[in-house]
Parts: sequence; C-alpha cells; structure tokens
Amino acid sequence: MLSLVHLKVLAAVSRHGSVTEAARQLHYSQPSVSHHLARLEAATGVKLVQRVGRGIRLTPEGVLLANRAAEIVGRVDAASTELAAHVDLRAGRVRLAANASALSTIVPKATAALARAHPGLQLSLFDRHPDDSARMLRHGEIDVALAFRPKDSVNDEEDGLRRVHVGEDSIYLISTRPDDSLANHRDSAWIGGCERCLAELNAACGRVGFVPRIASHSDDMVVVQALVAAGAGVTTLPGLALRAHRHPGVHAAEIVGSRREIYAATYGDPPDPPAVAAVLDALSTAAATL
Amino acid sequence: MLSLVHLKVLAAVSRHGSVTEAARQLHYSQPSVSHHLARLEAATGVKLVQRVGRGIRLTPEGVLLANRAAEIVGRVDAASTELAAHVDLRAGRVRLAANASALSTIVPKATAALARAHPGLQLSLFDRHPDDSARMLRHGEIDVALAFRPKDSVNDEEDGLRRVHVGEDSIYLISTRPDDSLANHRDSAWIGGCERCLAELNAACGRVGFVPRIASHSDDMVVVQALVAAGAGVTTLPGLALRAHRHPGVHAAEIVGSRREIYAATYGDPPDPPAVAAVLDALSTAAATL
DNA sequence: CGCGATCCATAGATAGCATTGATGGATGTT
DNA sequence: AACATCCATCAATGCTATCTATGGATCGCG
Repeated sequence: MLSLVHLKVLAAVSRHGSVTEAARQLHYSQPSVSHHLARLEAATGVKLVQRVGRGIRLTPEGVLLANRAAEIVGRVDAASTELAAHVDLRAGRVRLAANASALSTIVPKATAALARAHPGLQLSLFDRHPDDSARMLRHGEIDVALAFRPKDSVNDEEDGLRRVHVGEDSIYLISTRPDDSLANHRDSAWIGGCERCLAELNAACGRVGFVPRIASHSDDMVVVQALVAAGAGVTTLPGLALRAHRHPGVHAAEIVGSRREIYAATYGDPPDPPAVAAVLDALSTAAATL
Repeated sequence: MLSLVHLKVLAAVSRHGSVTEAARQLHYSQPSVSHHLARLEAATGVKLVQRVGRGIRLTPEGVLLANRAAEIVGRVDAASTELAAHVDLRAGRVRLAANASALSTIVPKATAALARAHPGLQLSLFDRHPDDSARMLRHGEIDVALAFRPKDSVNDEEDGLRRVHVGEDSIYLISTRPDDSLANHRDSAWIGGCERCLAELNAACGRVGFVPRIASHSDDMVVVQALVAAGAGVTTLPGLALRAHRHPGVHAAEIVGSRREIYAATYGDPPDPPAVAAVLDALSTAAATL
C-alpha cells in the first residue's frame, strides 16, 4: 500500500521540478524528500525520477503517478474538509447578535428549526443594536449579525461585511389615536429609540416636512408602548416589535414609504462554515414564515 | 496528512461491521486494527467509532469518512494498476508463436509497428504449428499464439483459449500448370504439410470427390514449391506463404470454398496485460494492411 | 580553467509509528 | 454463574520518518 505522504511529495516534486523546492514548500528537509521518492520507487518497483545534470526529471511513469497522486491528495483533502463540515453541523457553535425586534421574533423561530435539524449545534444569542453587532462581527466576537437598514439604502459593501437578505419590515406610528399619521404630530413629544431608529424617524418626518422633537429615549419596545399609552409621547416601532409585544392602550399606523430590509451579516471570505450557513438559512426561512 | 493504511482499515471495519473480522480480512491482528482506528481518530480529531455492546458501530462521521476512504483506496489501486500497465508497455516482454506463413508476413509487419509505438517492448518469436502453439500457450510458455483454422469451423471454446480474429486467407493449388484445378489431380502425388494443412487438403479434395495420395511431406514453403517445380508432385499453400515466397516455376490456382480464418489466441482471464493487448492490436492491424 | 554555488543522494542518529502477543474489562449466551 | 466473544490497552520489538552532516556531480562566473 502506497503512502499518502509519498504521493504528496511526488506531486510536489513534479509541480516544482525540483527536490529542494518541493522540500521548501512542504517544510521538509531536502534529504527527507529524497528519501520519500526512494521509498515510493521501492514500493512501486518503478523508476519515477532520474538525475539530469544537477537536478532531476520525472520519468514518464513518474509523471503519470504524479498526476494521479495530485488527484488522490485532493480527494483526501476534500474528505477531511467534508468531515470537518459534518462535525461542525453536529457539534459546532454559532454566536448571533440581533436587535430586539428580530431577536424576539425571527430568532426564536430559527432557533427551534435549528434545534430540530442539528440538535448538537449551539447558538449563543446577544441583544445588540445594528452598529454594535457590526463591530462585534468585525472583532470576531460573533459569527452572525442580524440587523436592518432602510430598504432603499445603497448597497454599502465598504465595511467588509457580507450580507444575506432575510426579509422586510414596516415601520408603524405608535400613538393613542386610531388611524393616526405623522402629520398630526409636528409638535408632539417623541420617544426616540436606537441611533438607526432615530435616523429612520428623522427621515420619515423629513418626508412630511418637520423635524421631530425627541423628549425621551428608550429602545425597549415594552417601555415605549407603556409611555405612549400613558400619554407621554408618540414613537415609531417596527412590525416585528409589535408582533412580539402589543400594549392594549396604543394604536399602530403604518408609515408609508418607510420600510426596513432585514439582513444577516457575516465577516470573512466565503464559503461560510456549514454551521453558519445553516443559521443563515434558518433565519431566512423563519422570516419567510412570519 | 491522513494515512492510506488507516483509511483502508476504516473502510474494512465499516464493510465488515467488526474490528476482528476486518483484521482477519486484512491479515492484521485485532489490536493493530484498533490502533489504526485510534490513530485515525487522533489525526482527524473526530470520534469515528463507538462501542455498542461487545462490538462497535461507526458514528455518522465514521460512516462518511469510511465511504470516502473506500473511494480513495480504490483510486490508489487504480493508479498502481495504471502505473504497472504503463511499465508493461515500456519494458514488457511478449512471447509469440505463429505458423510460418503468418510468421513471414503478418508478424514482421506487426513487429515493426510495435517497435515504433513501444520501443522498449520485447517480442520473442517461435515458429510453431497451430497445435504446438496451443499447447505452449496453455503451458505458459508463450503469451500469444497466432494460428489458423477453417473459416467455417465451429467456434470451439472448449480448449480454454481466448481468440481474437486477425484476418482471412485463401488456399491455393500449387502445380506446374496454369489455371489448374483439384479435379485434375485425383491420381497425382501430393506433398503434405502440417496436420492442420493435411486436414484442409483432405477436406478440399473430399468436396471434389477423392482422397489425395500423399507421397511426401514437408511444411517448408520453399521446399514444397521447389518439389512441385521439379515435377515431384502438387500441393496446397496459403496465400500468406505465397506472399512470402513464390517459386518462378509454379502456378497457383485459388481453391474455391477453402478459406482460413487467422486468429490470435491468449490464455487466462481478461483483461490482457497491456503489452499483450498491444501485440494483439498490432497483429490485427498488420493483417488488415497486407 | 579554477572556484564557489547549487542540487541531489547517502549515511548515521534519533524519535515516532506499526505490529504483535498478552491481558483486562464489558457484553451476550446458555 | 460460567463461558465465549469482542474490543481496548499495554509492553516489547522492528520499521519508518526526519534531521544534520557529508560527498559527488553539475553549472555559472571571473
């Protein structure tokens, strides 16, 4: 039975046309490579290399076996990769950060599906605003960030994140009046959320022609609804948040022209590890069934 | 880098579902196989087998890798086989026996072609009658027998030889008269050749209604033509013999209804070694271009 | 042409791996 | 409960892998 190391060495010598260069590339000493070739010749009973001047050249048989060797080594590497991927799905861990509205709706659904398909797969969850999530992603603290941005925003790849579309969401005006609209609240006290929520709010009000007066801040969907119901102000919330929690004393009116794209972001070169890919899949599927 | 022996062992354990049985089949001791599995688990970092009762079972990862392992080992075997075949064609030796008419015509042409295509291939040639050739073939003294039989003979595979059609040849009446025929020689002195030639002669005369009187014997195409030219009798010769040697004092008249099939025979299970296959090819090609 | 650089093969030393027989622990069958 | 079967582990021994050192051959340059 031949040896994979021998075959790998032969393929490298064939590729570089030099024992010394192959040794360098494989992090072996030159005599080691020489020895491997000798043992492969002994194992096959065939002369595979011949001296030519100071160097060597492969015999026709050597070329033939080197080609096959490269294939075989490639197969072995593919098998190792496949095995690692398989393990990743059975016992891997994925760290996911998402904002509260997604974390309360999409993520539980995705988590349930992942638990069924890959029982050994661990999911670590973090409640984070989109900008925090992006920072953590780039710092290697998480593997996936579930976030949102205006639906019509320019595809901005400069931050190095790779994004996968997960779904969409509407933004709602939250007040005590049914069938309300932004225009009715030019002078109202507004309750602002996270930075990206504020940007959304300013853009929506700007489209109606005014700048909202932010009187208080909270990014907790329960808190802001309670404040609205108590008459402390008005705010906006995404549909996902309303799915997760709906105070009986507030009304929601969809703001036309303000929609969010929900996306999942990863960092680093593709392909994603199988476990990460499985999470991305689960998130998209979950969002599609809400 | 994984080891081919380890992979082969895993594949065998997977196939037999037992460490002890795999060991038996691979001619290893059981602890050796156990050790190989342990080292493969260490190399991959993945648990591949688990104890179940008295025996073992492969994990899903183990099954996955065992399947890939079987492929890879198959690839390596194929590469070894291919390499051996390549060597065979470059430096192999083939022993060929043929009757004189074929040895003088088809074989030189085939030999020339083989020398061009496979310069290192050696050909050993033996001048033998068909029955001798068949015996040598079965005894392993030669690799290929080039022989003939009546064209309409029953395909007789009982002798264990494998036959490949090479070509056909006509039989000619050799006498001193132009446009002669068998019927003119009911009472002539005939010169007989080898046993199979005699059988051919008797069959041909039998079809015209007489039994030829054999007055002398020689299977040398030069000798029999010289005897005919000297008036010592008449004989038959195949077209191939006449291509190789033609005495100016004799005439040849084709005997209608008497044709030979020329075939090349080998012995043993297919596939033929590459060198033998190359010789068979060369013989067929040579016969086709005569 | 002489010298130094380059390249590969071989030798010897050492560590790691492969294989065996022996043994122990767990499981299954009677 | 006793015995058979199966696998894992241990210890001893031989084989392989890898290195540094060395030698021989070739190449390129002054």
